[in-house]
Amino acid sequence: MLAKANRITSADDYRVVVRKGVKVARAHTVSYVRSRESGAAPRFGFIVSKKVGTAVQRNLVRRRLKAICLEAIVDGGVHGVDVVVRALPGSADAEWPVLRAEVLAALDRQMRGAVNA
RNA sequence: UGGGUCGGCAAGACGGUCGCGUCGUCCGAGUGAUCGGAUGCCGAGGAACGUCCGGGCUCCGCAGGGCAGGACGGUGGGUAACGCCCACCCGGGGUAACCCGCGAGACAGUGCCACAGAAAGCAGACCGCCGUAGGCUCGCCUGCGGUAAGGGUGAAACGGUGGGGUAAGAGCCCACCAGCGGCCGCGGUGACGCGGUCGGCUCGGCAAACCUCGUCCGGAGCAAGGUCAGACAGGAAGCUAUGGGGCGGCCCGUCCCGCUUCCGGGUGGACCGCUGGAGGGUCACGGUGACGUGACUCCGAGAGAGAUGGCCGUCCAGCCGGUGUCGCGAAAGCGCCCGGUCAACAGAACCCGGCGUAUCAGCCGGCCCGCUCG
RNA sequence: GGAGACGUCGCAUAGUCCGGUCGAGUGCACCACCCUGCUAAGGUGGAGUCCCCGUAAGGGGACCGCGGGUUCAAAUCCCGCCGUCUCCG
Repeated sequence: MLAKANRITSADDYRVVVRKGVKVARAHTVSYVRSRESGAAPRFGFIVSKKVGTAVQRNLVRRRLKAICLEAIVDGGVHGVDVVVRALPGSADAEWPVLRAEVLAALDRQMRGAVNA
């Protein structure tokens, strides 16, 4: 799971990342990334709307996304970015490896895109 | 033993490990709010759900009057309250245990009852039946009168059966039965039940149609509401004191005040409310029961973009599979052993009481009916 | 947290207020035929779905989101659910 330092908690931060970040859409998720000063702790936020499903299903999706992001920090060395992952309707039915591959690939591409930009 | 019916229990346990959240303690950074790290305790439900009812709590000055509107509807009780629960009554279903019922009022009024049928609610009469007058081609026809037994329609046709009676018939009369109403007696707190007696013989159904009667209901909701801290800048136009607002459909009453629109500017923090309550458990007593009273005892989520999960091991119970030269048995099967599985519905956001709905695999008990054995 | 609206044949809708004529109408789509050299358009007719019986022709029953109830009778009235959508803060 993610520590509090790696979380986006204010509505303003969400708004900035979603509006000004680089956007990558996949089958079950839409990810936004915005670079901060390099070396800073990466921060993640999640948007899971009620269209995804019931409270239990939304909780499951959110926990899976948090686990994926933790893996990206520990193994992938992601740093210096703010990321918001929006779960689309249908993500509750996605298998764990599918969801994981999708988010990690999107993160990888977003990192390069953000650095190049 | 098969089937049924009613009620209850439970929502795996223990240990390890990796993580998440609140709080406490310690360490570090910072003037400080706070942040980081370590560590310890604790951390979702029986439905937390749907939001269908009822309350607590808070504010609307008081929670006031009337109209409108809404809810409820056998009787008696339980409760803070209820549309909930308990007991009983009545009606209906079932062989039974038991289940179902928005179960007041249809002589206060209005309205509706399709099709069929002569006629659908007030009585009337199509085919008939009977009497009588007339006609006649002597099968019958027409007029007037009396009938409602028979026919057919319908969900429903103004009591049923039998007898007397009659021109034919009819509660016209009689007996029994059904139903309605009055009175009396007995039982019950009561709804009501049982018995007796008398009466006219007898005038459907629908209020989950409008409605009438009785009882109850002021409005909003913890983003209620309050405390502290902090910020700023006003301007223009229009409308009015029989005006506007608190006030929610309206009126009264009452309190407060200039109001509306547009342009521009500021804030968008913290804390309280916030969880110990109509609370749970055990025992005793009262009560048929819902429930109440008393004693003892137990309470350890409280977030604020929102925390409970993953993995491993052992085990309880069940289920599935295997068959072992293990036990019982004639066999089916049961026990023991081995392997596998180990679950459903679903996530607190102010808090309670109900109702409704979802729920894998299970367990326990009462009662009823059938079969079999003793 | 609060407040609504709508579910009818493959699709879109009428009927619901005020029960019976509903064996559920209309349009599109579908099938057959006519018209045309062919197609479109137009015209005529047919046909909803599921279950049961029957070799077949045909016959019977059920279905207006689901389950109950009221009524002689329910798509329509009442109660409880399910689903979809919308609005307010």
